[in-house]
Amino acid sequence: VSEKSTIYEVARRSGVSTATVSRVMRNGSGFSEQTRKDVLSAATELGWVPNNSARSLAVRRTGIVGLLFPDLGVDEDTDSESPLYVDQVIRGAERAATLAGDAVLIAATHSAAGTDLAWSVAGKVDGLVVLAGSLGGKELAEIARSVPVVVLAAKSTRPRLDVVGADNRGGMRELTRHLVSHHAYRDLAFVAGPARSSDSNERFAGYREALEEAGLPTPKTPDAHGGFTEAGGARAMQHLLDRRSVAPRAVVLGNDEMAIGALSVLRAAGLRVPADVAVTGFDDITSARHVRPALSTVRQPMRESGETAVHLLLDRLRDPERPRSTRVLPTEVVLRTSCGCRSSRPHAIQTQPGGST
Amino acid sequence: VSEKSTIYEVARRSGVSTATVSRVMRNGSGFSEQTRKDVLSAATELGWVPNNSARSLAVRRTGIVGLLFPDLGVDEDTDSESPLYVDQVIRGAERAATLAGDAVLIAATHSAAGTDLAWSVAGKVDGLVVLAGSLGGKELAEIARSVPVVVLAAKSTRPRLDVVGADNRGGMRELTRHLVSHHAYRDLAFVAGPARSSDSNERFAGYREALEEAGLPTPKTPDAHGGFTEAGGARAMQHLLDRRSVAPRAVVLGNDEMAIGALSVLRAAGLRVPADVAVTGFDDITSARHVRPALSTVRQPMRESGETAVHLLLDRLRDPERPRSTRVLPTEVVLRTSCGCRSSRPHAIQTQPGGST
DNA sequence: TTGTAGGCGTTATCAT
DNA sequence: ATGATAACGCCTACAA
Repeated sequence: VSEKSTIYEVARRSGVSTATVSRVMRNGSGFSEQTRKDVLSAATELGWVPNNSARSLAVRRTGIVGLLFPDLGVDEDTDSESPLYVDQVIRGAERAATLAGDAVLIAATHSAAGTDLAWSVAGKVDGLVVLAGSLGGKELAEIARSVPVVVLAAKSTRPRLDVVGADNRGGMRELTRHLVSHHAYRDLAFVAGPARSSDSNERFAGYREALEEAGLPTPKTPDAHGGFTEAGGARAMQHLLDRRSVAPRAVVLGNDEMAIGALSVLRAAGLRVPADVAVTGFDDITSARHVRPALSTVRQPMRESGETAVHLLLDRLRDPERPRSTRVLPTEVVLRTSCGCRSSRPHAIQTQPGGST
Repeated sequence: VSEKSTIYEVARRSGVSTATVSRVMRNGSGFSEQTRKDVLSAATELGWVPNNSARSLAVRRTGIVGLLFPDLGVDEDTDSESPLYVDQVIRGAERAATLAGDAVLIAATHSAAGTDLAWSVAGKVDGLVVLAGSLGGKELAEIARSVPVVVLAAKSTRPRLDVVGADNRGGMRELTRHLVSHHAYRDLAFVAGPARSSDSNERFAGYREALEEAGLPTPKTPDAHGGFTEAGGARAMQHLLDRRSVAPRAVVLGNDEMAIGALSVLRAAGLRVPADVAVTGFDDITSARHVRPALSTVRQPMRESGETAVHLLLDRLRDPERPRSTRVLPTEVVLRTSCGCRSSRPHAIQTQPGGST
């Protein structure tokens, strides 16, 4: 564990100036092939790693983008992990950043201390991708004042920010349409996620649109809330069952994890899916294919969301004057068996996002 | 989008020196309450975020730990995501780092350009957690020369490094023991992951130990390889079926994802699980509970692995002279129905890791 | 092609 | 309790 070496040592060792070393390292031009070799070998001999802090300070750019996401925490009931959704977004972000030569810094805003964390991270990066739910509205606005921010999966936020989201409303509308027109279900129920989640609200809106279209009564509020977790979905389903003498013909859950929770409650209650009650989810997480019956759901381009967010951020970094943009990614209905369809061969309906820019 | 402000502006605005501003920001002492308020308000008014690059340069420490993991890439066949294993490790690392006031930088070594990436990341962080498989042996050694590294999930690497792993061998030994002694299966087959994966090799070793113990013939090599992916598992299973006139009574897969792939091949082949052939996995990913029949497997503390790795790294950073340590986390057999057990109530056998330090 | 030297924003030492 | 002022390691005009 020798002392960390610096550009000075490398310069001395290779018999050139630090300027030349720097040039060589940055793949620039303006040096002979011989010099290049000398520098490189001196560098490896010393095990020299350019100090990014110093470099960042000089070029005013860290080469790091931050990703802030909410930590839904370990669900105590099932010790299940928090939504896989986030993991995919992370992977997408990582991919896009790495391809662009940047790195990504991740931080989960565990409930409380979110704000401090956010500021701390803000100082370490060139810009931030913030997942909906990781920060309150005002803190978001605050932080966006001092560092470029693109918001992910949050509808109608501060209009001054770049935002990317998926067509939650359209996807849920299509899915519900399928339920009411293809299967002719008339007695449906909707289980929402967190009350303040814009994703959840958008999905509910799409659900209502489809019902209205079909001339069915449109509820003002969701029939239950399940917080987007498996345990929460189970609770909500149980609640529905307890409250009504007869179970709804179809229950539309705000995401897959809740739907999976609902499935087990229904099984425990002796109800068959989809024969007695149809069930649907949203997201198309891995388990959606594995669970029985396989879940009909709406696929959301989680990975692409992460990628797109990072792209937007890098664009903004490149050109701060660029007009704010909003990107809505299409979603896709995936029909499996839990909705009542026979074929296990998934049938897909692409969603056409409304507006964008 | 005003110009980024610096500590100088804050100092001027609050009528103190930069030294005092710095003191206040670091929660140090040595300033009056009034000064403190002045500084803080000046800072918020300006929307000042301390520049971490400058700070890092001064204190010689970035407050960032890097996490390098292999990108198994999007599997073309199924477009399935790479092992969820990594995601959990990431979450664990994030958690531990954040709790310690650090942040974590992630980077996936997409096949080729792994080395460059590694060096680039090395310059941005105080230390590195490297998942097995993300770097070749020599590059690892190389990089460990210039920055503290703790290796995750790789057995018997350079003895000079801190390493954390799970008791793969013990877990698989227990599981196999259950198969041969409780269920009395005698005709087993083993499907390995990547040939050079030490995790995979350890698991195979545990499998062999149990067979030997039971006086059964012990194969020199795995019966098939499936690369740890669902599609690979399916291929391997198919291979097994094609090669033998009669299917093995039990097939032990190196991880859950391959086991899930095997399950569908068996179903397609008209074989019942576990009645005709028993199947087991390893890891206990989320889908293991959801798939039918529910998968008997070995739970690996993925999240804790990530946490432990970060702890080890931070310890090392704190005290570079500290002796190298190796931590082996216990694994746990989870019995569900795919092995032939009746109860869907999981029965657990804790593993007692061999040595540690 | 190569070298010189000032500057990037903070911290920390030493005075006061 | 507070203020000058050297580092910290690298980049980049500007010169040569």
